[in-house]
Amino acid sequence: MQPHQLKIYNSLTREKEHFTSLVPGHVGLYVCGPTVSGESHLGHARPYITFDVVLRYLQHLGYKVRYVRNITDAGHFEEEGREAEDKVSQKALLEKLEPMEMVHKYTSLFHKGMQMFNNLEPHIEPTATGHIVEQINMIETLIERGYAYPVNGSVYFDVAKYAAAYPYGTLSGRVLEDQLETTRELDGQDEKRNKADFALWKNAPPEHIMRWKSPWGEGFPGWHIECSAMSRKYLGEVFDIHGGGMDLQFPHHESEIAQSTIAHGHAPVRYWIHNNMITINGKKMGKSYNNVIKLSELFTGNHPLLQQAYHPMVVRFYILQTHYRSTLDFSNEALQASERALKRLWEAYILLKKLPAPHGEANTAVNEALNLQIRNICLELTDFMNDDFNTAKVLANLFELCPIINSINGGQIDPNALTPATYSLLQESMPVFIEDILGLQPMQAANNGKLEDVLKLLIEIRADAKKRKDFATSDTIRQRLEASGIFLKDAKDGSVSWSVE
RNA sequence: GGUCGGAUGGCCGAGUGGCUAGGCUCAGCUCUGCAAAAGCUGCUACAGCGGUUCGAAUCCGCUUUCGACCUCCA
Repeated sequence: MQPHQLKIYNSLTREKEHFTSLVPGHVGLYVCGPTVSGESHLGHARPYITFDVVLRYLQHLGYKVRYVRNITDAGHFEEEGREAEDKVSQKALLEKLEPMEMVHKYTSLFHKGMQMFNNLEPHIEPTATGHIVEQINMIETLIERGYAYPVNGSVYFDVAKYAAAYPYGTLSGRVLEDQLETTRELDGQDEKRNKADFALWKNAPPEHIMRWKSPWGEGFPGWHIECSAMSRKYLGEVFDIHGGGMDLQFPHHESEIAQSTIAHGHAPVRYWIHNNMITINGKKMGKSYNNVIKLSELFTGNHPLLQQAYHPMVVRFYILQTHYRSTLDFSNEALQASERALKRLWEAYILLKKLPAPHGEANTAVNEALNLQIRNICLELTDFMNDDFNTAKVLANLFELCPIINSINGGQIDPNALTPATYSLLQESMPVFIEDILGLQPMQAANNGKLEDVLKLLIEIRADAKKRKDFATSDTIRQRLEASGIFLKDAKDGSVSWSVE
């Protein structure tokens, strides 16, 4: 555990606060996971990449983190796009829609997506269906304490009573009176004492497939209780960080606070972190807007809005180039710019690893200003991460290192202009920030040795041709390889490097 | 309607009361058989109108405008 100056913007206080963990050296991190009734889309990529970097940075600081991210696999949901046909025939629904099958399918797809983004796995990934007992227990406690009431086999949380005794709406800036005036027609509205009350348990109608026995009859848990029950179980009554999308602030997170406060006697979370939305044409990407681009579509380019396929690392980079609390607008131009930028960063990074070390003897080649500049750029990386995970600034600084690295490689800067200390700092900083903290990976898979052998042969043949000034042959080799996505680059010293698209 | 948050150069996007990120694009140059890559140079913006200040894109007010949440939503 190294001393640090990490500041986190806490949605609860709306201020950047210096981060300290409840238990020294340990951090409890809970992030709202996906509802697996449909395929994950680009919008989902944002929180999981954001909090992956949070996790990575906390670990980098030396914390032992327990990262819990749930899978919402219970509740009243139907498979995307199925609703229409299911309505036609209830029988079709029973035959086609086995809940576990659907949940399994989309959970697997989600995991695959997370893996492609190089997100670290959560330490615990609890499912709602696996914690029915815990949820029922918690609801019973809430009833015992007089803050929840059963009606017709459902149970609701009494928000008005809660608000009378505890601060309600702090997280989302909500005023209870406003909530009470809601005119919207909601399911079960007539059962509630107040419109602001929310369901803890819902009675299952006969046709509802997902159902569990409870003290109130057969039903299923409401949509806020799982996070409270599961975070309590794995992180304790009070834990350090709870994360999720901004759209969850209300009512989901506000309800979590209310439930847990009654059940445990105190607020559950010390730091709330919320990421902003990904927009498309200025509008939030979401099911209700019908403007989602699924991850599989993004990776294959198979979507009317996509001009091409985008590599998962390009998407990751694109997301990290913006601060997590800003909206991020999708466009092909932006993704394509990210693709080129990432490629440039990565090529410089590869070069860095091969960069000759300065010999370190006292010499006149040392460039003091350059050394100072590199030191500053590298040391600032930590400052930027400490400033509420400002990955945008981290990337900006990493890009400032690129021309320096390329210039040393290209001979414009003498390798001995760097002191050994600066050289080491550079060699240590870039991998730590690029790979360990930002979690970026090479876009091309590791080449197997056979391709390398073949290319070596072609490059030799081409070198011979060039020596004979047989440019027709040398250009043909280069062009044919290019057509296959292999690019040859002639360096000044006659060496040839290559890259695969 | 209520609450909250934005409006930055050709595009995407950081950001602090004064020293004006970064990426992409574009133009020129260097290198080069050519190409690609790379390097160098150039392109100086902060919605509008007031105000505070020696000084504001950054603070305050108003206007215009976009969005998020208030309903499942990352």
